[in-house]
Order: sequence, then C-alpha cells, then structure tokens
Amino acid sequence: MHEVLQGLNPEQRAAVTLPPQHALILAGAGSGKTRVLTSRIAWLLETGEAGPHEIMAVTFTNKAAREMASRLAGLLPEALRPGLRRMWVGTFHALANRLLRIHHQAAGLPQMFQILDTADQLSAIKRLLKRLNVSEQSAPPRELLSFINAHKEQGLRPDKVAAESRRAERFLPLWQEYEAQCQREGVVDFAELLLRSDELLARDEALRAHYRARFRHVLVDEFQDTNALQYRWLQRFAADPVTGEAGAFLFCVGDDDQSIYGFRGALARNLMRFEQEFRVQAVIRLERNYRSHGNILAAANAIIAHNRERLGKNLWTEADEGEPIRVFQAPEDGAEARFVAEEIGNLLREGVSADEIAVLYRANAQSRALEHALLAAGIPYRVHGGQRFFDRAEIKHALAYLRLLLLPDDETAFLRVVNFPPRGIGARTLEALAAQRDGQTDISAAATRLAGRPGAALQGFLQLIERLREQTREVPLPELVERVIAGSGLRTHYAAERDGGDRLENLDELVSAASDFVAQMASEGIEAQGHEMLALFLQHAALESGEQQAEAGQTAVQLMTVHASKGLEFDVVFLTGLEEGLFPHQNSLYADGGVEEERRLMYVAVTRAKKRLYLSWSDIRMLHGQTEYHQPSRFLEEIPPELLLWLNAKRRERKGGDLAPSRVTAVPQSSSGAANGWRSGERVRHPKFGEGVILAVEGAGAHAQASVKFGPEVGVKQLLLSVAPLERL
DNA sequence: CAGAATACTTTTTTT
DNA sequence: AAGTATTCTG
Repeated sequence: MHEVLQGLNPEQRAAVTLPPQHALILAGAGSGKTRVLTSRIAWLLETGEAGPHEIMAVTFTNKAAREMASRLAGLLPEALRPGLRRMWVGTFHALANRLLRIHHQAAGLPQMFQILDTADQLSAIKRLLKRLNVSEQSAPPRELLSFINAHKEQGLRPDKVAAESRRAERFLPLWQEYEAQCQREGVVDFAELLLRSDELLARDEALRAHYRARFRHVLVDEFQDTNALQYRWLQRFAADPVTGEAGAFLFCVGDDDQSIYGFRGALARNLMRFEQEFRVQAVIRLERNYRSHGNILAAANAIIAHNRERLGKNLWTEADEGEPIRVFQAPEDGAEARFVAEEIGNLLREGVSADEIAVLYRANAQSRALEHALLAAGIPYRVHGGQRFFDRAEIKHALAYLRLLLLPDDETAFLRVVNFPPRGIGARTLEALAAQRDGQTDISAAATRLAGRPGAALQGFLQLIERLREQTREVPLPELVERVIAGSGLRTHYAAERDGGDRLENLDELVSAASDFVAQMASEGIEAQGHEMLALFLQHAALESGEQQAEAGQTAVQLMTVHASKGLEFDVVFLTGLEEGLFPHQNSLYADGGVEEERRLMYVAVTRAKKRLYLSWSDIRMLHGQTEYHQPSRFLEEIPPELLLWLNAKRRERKGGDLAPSRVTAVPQSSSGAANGWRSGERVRHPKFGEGVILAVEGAGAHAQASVKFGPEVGVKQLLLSVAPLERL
C-alpha cells in the first residue's frame, strides 16, 4: 500500500484518493481533517496527478496554514520537499494579497500598496468624516465601518447596494468617498484584498484563464467559515460543471457544526451551496472521532443535537467511556479561578504536562481572574489572543514610519506619526495643511506652501522621512528597522518616558522579529534587502496578527477563548463561565440563529478535550466593572446527566442508588439570579422599551429589581419588578 | 503646543 | 475595570 495511505481509515482513504473532481468532505471534530487534507496533497504530488505549482491550499488562519505546510513537509519524501515553495498555501487574505502584488497594475494599485487593519480602517473613516464635515453622531464611525465591511464581504460595491433604509442612504455616499480616499492613498482594507482580486479575475479574462489553467487542485479548509465573497473568489478558479469551462477541482473540507464565524458573514450554507452548484458527486463523511473519550463525545453529540439547522451527523468512537465530566459551581468568579488553579496544581503533580491543559472561556475579559489565580498558585501559563504584538501602540508607530518610506501618500501612517514623538506639529498646523491641500495636492507640495513655524516643522518632518528613506534603500531589514526606530526619535522618546521600558523592549523585539522574518524568507529561498524586503515584512505584519511564540523549553497551561481553540486538542480542558448571558453570550440572544451559533461554539469547546473535561460556572461575576448575577448555562442542561459528576453543586445529592440528578437548576440564593418568579436570561416585553432580556435580578419582594437589556436605542434599564409592566415572552 | 486631568466608551469572536 | 478620546491648563 502507498505510504501516504497508511493508518488511514476507509473513509479517509477514500477522500485522499478521490480521482480529480469536485469533492466535499464533511469532517466531524477530531476525525482527522487536517490529516486528510495534507495526505490528499501528498497523494496528488506523489502520484504525479499534480505538480506543486498546480495546487492551492486555502485556510482561514495563519496558524492553520503553517500547520498544513509543516505537516506536509513531514509527509513527503525528501526529493519532493523543495518543490513545495511553488505551491500556493495560505489564508484567503494572504493569497489575495499575493495576486494583487503580482498584478498590482491591472488591479489599479500602486506597487507598494499598504494594508489597513481594522484600527487603521477606523481612523481612516474618522478622518474621512472630519474632512467631509459629517458629525460622528450622524454617522458613527464604527457603524459605518461594519456597514462597509459587511457589504464588501458579500462581494458588493456601493452601486450594487440599494439605499433602502435611512441608514443605507446616509452611509452609501460615505462609503463611496471612503473608497476614493483609499484609492488616492494607495491602501486597501482586509475585505478589499479579496474583493479587488475577485474583481480583477472577473474583469480580466486572460488572467482568469491563466490561473484556471495553472491551478488544477484547490483545497479549502474550514469551508463552513467561508463568506459570500470568499465563495465567489474560489469560483473564479474552479472548473464549471454547468458551462464545462475548465478550471481547478475544489476539495472542500468542513463541518457545519463547527461554524462559529457567522457574526462576520460566514455562511455554513456554503457547504450545501457548493454541493449543488458544483454538482458534487463525491461527498464523504468522516464521523469517526479519534480524539475524545466516550463520555466527552456523548456530551458533544447531545449538545449539538439541540440545533435544528444542521446537515446532521453523529460522531462515534471506539475509545472507552473514560471519566465522567466534572462540573463545578462557584460562588464568584475568583473562586472559580481558584478552583481551576487548584485542580491544575493537582494534575501537574500527577504528572500531566502543562501543555496538555487548556483553560477556555467565552470572552477575553474572563482571562484576568484566571491569570490572577494561576499566578498566585505559581502555575506557568500562556494567554493566546488578546493584545497582539503588531497591535501595540509603539509597534504601530514604528510600522507607520516604515510604511511612509514605501508609500508617502499613506495618510493613516502619516497622521499617526507626524507628531509622534511630539515635534510641534499640532492640530492647528494640520488644519492649515489640510486647507492648503484642498483634498487634492499631495502632502509635501502643500507643506512647502505653508509659511512660518508650522511650515518649517512640517518640512522638517518630511525631510526626516526622506532622509530615512534614502538611508535605508539597500540596508538589511533588521538594521533598517533599527535605523528607523532610532532616527524617528521613537527610541529616545520611550527611553525618556517613565514607564517606557516595556515599550523599548517591544521595539527591540520588532528588530528581532525582522531578523526572524529574514531568516524565514531565506529558508523559503527569498533573499532581498532594503525596501524590497521591507515591503514583504510590512505585508507580513498586516496579515499575521503576530501571536507571540511560546518561550522555548517552558511548558505552560494554555489560556484562550473558545474561538481560538478551534482546531486544537488537549488532554484536559477546563471550560469556564458556563453562564446564561456569557455562554450563550448576551448579544447572541437577539441575533437570528445566535443561540445555535453559541451552541456550536459549545460543541467546539467540548470536543477539544481528549481525556478529561471540567465545566464550571459562577453565580456572581464582575463584568465591565459591575457585579452580575448569573444562572448556569442552558448548555449544561443539554448534557445527559449520567455523563456528569457534580463536584460540589447542590444537585450532587443522589437519591437511593447512583441515579444522577436530572437537571441543573441549582442556585437561587434569595438575592441572586431570580426573584418574584423572574430569572436572568428570560426574554420579556415592556410596553415602552420593547423586547429585552433580563440580565440580572437583585433583591426580593417589593424591592426586587431587574436590569433588563432592551434594543440598541434603549439599552439597559433598571426596573422594579413589583411595578414594571413586564410581560414574559 | 504639550502634558495632565477628566470624561467616555467599550466588553465576542478575527483576517 | 480599563483603555481611549476629549477637554483643560500651563
């Protein structure tokens, strides 16, 4: 038997060895999805069905792309490895970026176009509003931002969107202006990378024909997370079974039960759409789970069975039942965290590796209490996500200087650093500059026209940039970065600042990140220096969030959100904060299908665990500086009770034999969660405020008060339950 | 203009 | 609670 196929089960093998055609692989959690993907590529290469340059593999995260590349290298015989460089592997955004760089002219972009991350995009929008004299009240920047992004992610341009609401009427012209501004400045936002490259392929038939001929196989991971634009983007490369037009075969792998990015436009329906539109004959289900013990899998299956909108599948395993799922009720979040830390301490003493323990939570804000407890217990941990390296203020400043070297028109970058460190260029000067420019002239031309001190200060800045630009043209990247950090005055500035130490360290880290990057590029056979390498580095910074790497040699407990845990697995998982309003999250209760998405998130969380799973919740939790009273999550009730072991909650008492309790309705101490028959999490209607959800109930009798969250315009209201005309929904 | 003080929002998830 | 944005003061 072929080596690549060894150890695969019949379904996996069938998927890996499919003849060239469109294929849909429905792969449940822990069913060996990544293995199938990489084995498929290895199979294509080794059987000579395709050369590396004829293969494209698309993922959603950089982590997944790296994982795929490295596992593939491990699978292939030495002789085939060097060829891997010619394969296109990456995220949608990285691959779209690659296309646009190659064809920037045809795409109507300057060669050195820069990428705006969400923060940059927001500041570009604010600047736009200021320039057009539109108040932020009449057009809230954040709303405008999501309006723009949501439409672009559906593949739309302003002229294709009907001004059917007052909001759309107001936003559409602003969106148009925003696009014009980006175009002028030579920058693109995340969605634009995809949209622009999609339009390029749509418009340019020769180009499309070229890529359709080039790529024979396109493999897509996490297909349930694709949005409308990404689907269309893939279509551009694919063979069309209806018209018979040649193109790539799509090999799409996904799991509708793990679709957790609906909030940013992902459509799990794309799985079905793909099957129909591409007349997919080869649909293969991978339902055998290799990861979790039986009880964990049974819990996951039971939870997800509560969802109505799903293709339907049932994971099975040959593993034994394993341990029961441990459940812990804490009186407050600090106690929950201490419980987690204590249990982890025991596990570590029993010899469990810290790397094999994960603490998961719904929202990043929850990590604080957990970190506190772990720190106190002396347990090493690593927090994933949260503030990213390239998002730090000092790093963004340095990157802005670097961007200006390549793209003088990048106004987002210009405004970020024109007066940082302070050099006497204040609001007044910038206003004068804006007046001089009249929305037309470029910055330097306008600056020369400015007289007096403001003019001199501005020209000083521009000369600084020009000098740095000249000095760095041919310099190796790490030195280039260092020169800019020093020459810009950033280093001196932070050195003089009282708490500037951390920031200086981060700037140093940016220099080493540049070194690492150069080394990585060299290993991929890419050698360059000066501005050429800088361009690559800036793309890398924009497209990779820059998660800090684990410290070598140090094992640590992993802390992360449930979202961040997708695709990972651990021997022991602590799933914390299982409370109504938190998990499922408050905001999800309004959205259409919101709770189902939360349930899928729960499913993802549970299926991360291999051997042992802890579920915990806290009656009282500090959130946003407020004490909130919570009921246990509905998801707890969806797990068959015989799978659970209550470590401390009231429901633990067993009647007679070993009958476990049937419901987890524990809690209410008199003052928390429920009063006068009302409980948090309940949906209610108020004649004046409309529909809402009870966040918390406090007090009792005539004084019982509820905080109720109504629609966006109303917000949260405090209501006396004895008085307020609330109606249960 | 710069830095300090105050006010205000944001708090789900990510390329 | 904590971070950002705005206003105030020297």
